[in-house]
Amino acid sequence: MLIGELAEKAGTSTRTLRYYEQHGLVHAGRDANGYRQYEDAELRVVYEIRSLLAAGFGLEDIKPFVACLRAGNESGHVCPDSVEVLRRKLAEVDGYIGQLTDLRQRLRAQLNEAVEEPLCQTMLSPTTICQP
Amino acid sequence: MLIGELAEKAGTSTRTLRYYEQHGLVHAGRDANGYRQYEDAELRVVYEIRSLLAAGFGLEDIKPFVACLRAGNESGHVCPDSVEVLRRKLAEVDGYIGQLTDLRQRLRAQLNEAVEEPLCQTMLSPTTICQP
DNA sequence: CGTTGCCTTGACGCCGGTGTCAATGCCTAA
DNA sequence: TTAGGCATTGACACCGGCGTCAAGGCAACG
Repeated sequence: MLIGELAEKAGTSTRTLRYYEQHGLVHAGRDANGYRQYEDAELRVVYEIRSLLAAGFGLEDIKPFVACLRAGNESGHVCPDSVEVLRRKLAEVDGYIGQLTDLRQRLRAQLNEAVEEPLCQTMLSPTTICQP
Repeated sequence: MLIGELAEKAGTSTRTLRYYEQHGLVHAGRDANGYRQYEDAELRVVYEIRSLLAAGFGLEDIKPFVACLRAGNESGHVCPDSVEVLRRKLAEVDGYIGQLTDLRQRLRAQLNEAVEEPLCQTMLSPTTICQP
């Protein structure tokens, strides 16, 4: 399978596939003319990468998942290294959620503050609740 | 007040202050020698910018807040334009929280999946719960 | 032989806020 | 006068995943 074909099957670009290879994620042999030649199994690998990228993982984090697939597992997240990454990411995501939740609180507080006081006078909001 | 002094008072760098000015956020007059001369009030403006940046706003979003301060309000978020930005950001943050929460669910699901099946065999996790 | 279409490598652009370096100018104290 | 400290503008670097263009090689068909 040539790069263009794999790109189309995987729903991505040749640029992207070369980029993944450059970072050691996707493997390719070479034809006599220098063209990349891909095993069918690489399609699965590319799917895994795309899926994890979409979930917010970085290429570096994805490596263990790919290695896990190559080791013959039917899914990439069943190996210890992958699990470790999943744990880290989970913690990270929890952290983000916490921060965003705090931020949300502050935003709502500021909105309340802004809506209660000056908008009662300027009547700029149709949903003003306070009584002058 | 010269730029170095303001930078120190605001806890940031001269580079940063020039950048803010370049984007119309901070105002400065000029001395005869071309040095920037800052009003005392700009310190408050810089505080506002830093605070909002830290909260995840972009410089563009921050402009209404600064304008609100310059209009004489004691806080930058009481003006309609600021409120609008706050609303947008709140919705945006809610979206992020939702996405992250979904992602969190998927991560936990994958962790469970990985912990239940293969780690029962390899005994790599001290917290294995399943019975072979 | 020319065109078309695939492939190759290499390199710049983007986004956003800032660090950092360069080359140069002004001011002040010794 | 000179050194040193502050100022000026301009420009590159970073991060990460990829778009996109350039300049060229190879294959197949007319």
